[in-house]
Order: sequence, then C-alpha cells, then structure tokens
Amino acid sequence: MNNHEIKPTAAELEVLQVLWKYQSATVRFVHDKIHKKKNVGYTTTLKIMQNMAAKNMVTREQQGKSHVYIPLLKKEKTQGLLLDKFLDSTFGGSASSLVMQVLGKHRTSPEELNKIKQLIKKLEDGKQ
Amino acid sequence: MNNHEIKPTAAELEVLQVLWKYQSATVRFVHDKIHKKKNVGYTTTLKIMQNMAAKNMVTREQQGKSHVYIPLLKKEKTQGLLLDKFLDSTFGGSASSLVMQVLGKHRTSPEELNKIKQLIKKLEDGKQ
DNA sequence: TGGTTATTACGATTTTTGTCGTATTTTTGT
DNA sequence: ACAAAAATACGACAAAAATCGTAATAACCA
Repeated sequence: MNNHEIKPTAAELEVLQVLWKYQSATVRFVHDKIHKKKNVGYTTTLKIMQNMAAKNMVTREQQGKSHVYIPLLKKEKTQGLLLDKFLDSTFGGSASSLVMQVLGKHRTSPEELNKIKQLIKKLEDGKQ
Repeated sequence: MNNHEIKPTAAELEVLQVLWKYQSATVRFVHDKIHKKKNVGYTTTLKIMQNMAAKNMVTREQQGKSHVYIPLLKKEKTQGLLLDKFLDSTFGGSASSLVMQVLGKHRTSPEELNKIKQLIKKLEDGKQ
C-alpha cells in the first residue's frame, strides 16, 4: 500500500534531498539548509513537510519539543521514477541522447568515467 | 533578450515535442497528436499554444484560415536547460549517478553504447 | 512563576497550470 | 450568397502548489 505513483514536487524534492543526505532532520534543520539557497519563510517549509507527512512521503517522531522527520520515499526508487518521466517528457524517451547531453555538458571526473565504462562493458557482455 | 529562465511546463513540453519533430504545425495537428495519448479538449491545446506564443516560446504565421506554429525554443538548448534543473533538483547535481541509473535501467542498443564510449574516450583524451 | 522563545497547527491567499464553454471570425461548398 | 464547418479569441473556473500570517502549544530560564 505504498509508494504508488508518488511524484514529489520541486519544493518537496528540496526537502527530500536534505532528508536523504542526513537520514533524518527537524523542520528547523531542513529549513536552514533550504533557506541558504532560497528566501522562504519557516512556516512554508513546515507546511510542506507536514503535507509530505500527510502523503506518507515522510514520517515523523516526536523528539523533545520538536518533530524529527524521516524520509519514507527511497532515494534511488524516487530518482528512478522521476527519471522515467523526465526522459519521456523532455527527451522523448531517448536515453542515449540524454546521456550524451549530460556527459558532453558536465564535468565528469576520470573516476566517474571509469565507473561508467565498466557499466557499459557489463552491459555489452550481458547482451551477447 | 531571449530565452532567459524559460521553463516549459509539462503540457508545453508535449506541444514542443510535436513542433520539434515536425518543424511546424497547426493547432489542429498538434492537438490530434496529443489527443491520441491524452483525452483533452481542442481549446485546451489551443490555449496552451496561445500562451506559449505570448511567452515567446513559439511564433506563428497565418496560413489560410489557420495559424502555423513554429518553435522558438531550440530543442537541444531547452533540453539542456531542463536537464540542468533536473540534475540539480533530483540527483543533487551528480551527473554520473544520473548516467549510471539511466544506463542501468533502460535498454540501450549496441550502437548507442558505442557512441557513448566514443564520447567518453574523447573526454578522457581531452583531459590529459 | 511568568515571560520570552521555539515549535507546531491551521487557515487563507496567491500563483501557476490546466481545462473548457461560448462567442466571434473565417472559410468553403453548393 | 449563405449556411455549415472550422478556426481563433477570450474569459472563467478548477486544481495544484507554494507561501505566509496568526494562533495555539510547549519549553526553558531568569
């Protein structure tokens, strides 16, 4: 009864990024992180996180006076879901053209390139 | 004075996909394409395309009784812009982790894999 | 204990996007 | 020429998302 077709909005994703990074966090903590990049009120962040709890994207536990929020959406799964949608809507489903654009455009370290090469090798071997 | 911070919405992207594919098209043509996948009224598509014209995402020319719409947003540039945002918001900016997920998840033909390998080789050579 | 501070709860508003109904204009066939 | 058909213009409404103000609650400390 979980995770069906959940699509976090942009604001919700900002929250999730923090929660994924720190495992769990209070509203205050999340807000401070977001507020560094974006001028938004505390109650806005609060409300978004409360909404996320109502949608079962996160859960929360009382800890002292405040709530500690814990992500229920798993990082890889959520990223994969959003990736599918993005790939379809923006690149018409062409995975390779997306990959070409990403690699061509963004600095990628030699180590990362190696990891990608290994994955490609694995894919090629699997095919034969 | 153009193209700054333009972010097509999902519905606008559907229109753009058609325009990019066919260079230019009437509302009727675009609507028929979209309507195949999604049940939506003609005037909805019309309105979206009119809004896009107002935002200078497309331009239009009279042709007989109807308007022919022409995309002003270039495909690669727009994809690149959206890709940047998506990469940042969903993958926290990690291009390689996005690439790994795409390749691991979606079938990629041997030809496409080759193209990607060549690009990687070029990137590696460029680095040294 | 009482006041300041921090937190949550909740409602209201604003903005953006999507949707469509209806009126108007234009075209075309007979 | 004129009725039917097709297209556009425009306003209105609905839904979703984001934002914040204010009130209520709880905690801390001087």
